[in-house]
Amino acid sequence: MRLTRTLLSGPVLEVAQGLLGCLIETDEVAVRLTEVEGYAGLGLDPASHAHRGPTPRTRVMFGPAGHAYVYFSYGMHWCLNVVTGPEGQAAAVLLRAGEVVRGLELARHRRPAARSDVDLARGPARLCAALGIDATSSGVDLIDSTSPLRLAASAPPRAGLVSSGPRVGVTEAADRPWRFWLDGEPSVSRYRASVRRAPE
DNA sequence: CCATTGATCGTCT
DNA sequence: GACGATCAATGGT
Repeated sequence: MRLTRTLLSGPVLEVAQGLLGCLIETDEVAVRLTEVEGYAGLGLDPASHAHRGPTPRTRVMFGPAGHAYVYFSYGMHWCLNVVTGPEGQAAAVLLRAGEVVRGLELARHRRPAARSDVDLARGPARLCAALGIDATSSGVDLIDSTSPLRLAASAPPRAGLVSSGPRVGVTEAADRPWRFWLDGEPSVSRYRASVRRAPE
């Protein structure tokens, strides 16, 4: 897909699928995206961080498409979204997994726990670790060629190679099949159905 | 392969 | 004060 701001401002589920196969890259490391999840915005998606309206954390989601929304997860990890959809709607696409296609040595150094190269960016926090992403990346314009973190288009995936299913780890709206991945890619994270904690 | 568990802290109620 | 858009280590099948 062509990565113009206009295109990224389109419907979040279309944008999500279009991002498969694209690159997310720094000057040192590039990752080819194999798995993403769509999150609709304000009032549309109880699983979205933005669904109750803007807060200091989610402010960037309410801005223009094409910017990075980075959040801190479970007290330890960073995860990266691309803001999509019309401005003010706060839709976003979580980048869940990919294949490191440049900067393997540095990615391995940043991911010492990875047992093989396909594990380097298999999972949203692993992808961020491989790229060296932290809070300083939040708000970055991903389609500005001078940014330290950028999206780059690539050849669209062959028809029929995209699958979809429920999102990972969410307890609200768990039935919506808004996770998309490229069939047969070893870097796609293993699916885990979300589990709501049992009442006492 | 699968299931379970501990780590660890920002965010929002 | 409870809860995560997670991961790695561990132990069983």
